[in-house]
Amino acid sequence: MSGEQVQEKVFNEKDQHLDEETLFVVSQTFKALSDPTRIRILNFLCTGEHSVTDIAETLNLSQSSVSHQLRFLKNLRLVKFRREGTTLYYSEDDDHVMNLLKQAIDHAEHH
Amino acid sequence: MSGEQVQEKVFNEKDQHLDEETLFVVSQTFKALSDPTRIRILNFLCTGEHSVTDIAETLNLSQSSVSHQLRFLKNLRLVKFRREGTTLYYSEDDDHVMNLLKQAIDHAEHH
DNA sequence: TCTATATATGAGCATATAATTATATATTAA
DNA sequence: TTAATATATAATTATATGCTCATATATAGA
Repeated sequence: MSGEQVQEKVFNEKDQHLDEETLFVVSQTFKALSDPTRIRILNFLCTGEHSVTDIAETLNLSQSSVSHQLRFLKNLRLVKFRREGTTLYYSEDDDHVMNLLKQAIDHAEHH
Repeated sequence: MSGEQVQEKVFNEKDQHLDEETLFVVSQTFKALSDPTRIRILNFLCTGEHSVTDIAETLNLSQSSVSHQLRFLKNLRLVKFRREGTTLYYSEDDDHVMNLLKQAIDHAEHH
């Protein structure tokens, strides 16, 4: 009986059970999008690549705070950067996640 | 000069600037989806309505923990419930957010 | 009314998170 | 090599978060 239930769950796995890795990836992804500062940074990067200083000044944030959040986003491969001299230009690096963000913003703005 | 910049931002608002309320709503929405327990609960509710006890047993969580998280989700109107005797049956109440969750799960599962 | 069952809630605790401050690193130019 | 600029990082602090334990509330039945 209990054996059957377990078996049944295995068969239903596709559309119901979440394995640990999926759970981790999904929660991390949404965690990245759950902080107002990171949302503002990602939303700003929608307009193209920007340096750390540019991001900090435009969004009225400290350089350190922006750098910390960019590291967070870079670890999740949501942003990437290229160097030009001492300046690092950051830009989006995950279309899927940016799409989720845009959907949520759109939905929030149109109630 | 500084006046022009401000003005320019007002005109670009549609596709770039996020007002505080939008920022708050978006971050709250993603915060709801950023916790593994809440993800599991919402994902389970994809299969239909379930009582608190059912959710707790199926997902191997304490009754209290489930109840707390359901209150969180109910405050954001992501779930609703109906009563039948002493039993409360919870179910999804926000198609848009459930859709965001499904997209993220789908994407994570298919790498 | 008393009891049992189902759920909600409050308090406390441990951990996570985000900002700040100070400092370190890296690149370029003089 | 020194100075200037841009960025990264470490340590600290304050707050947020999620769980557990204990208890409260609500409904139904005896």
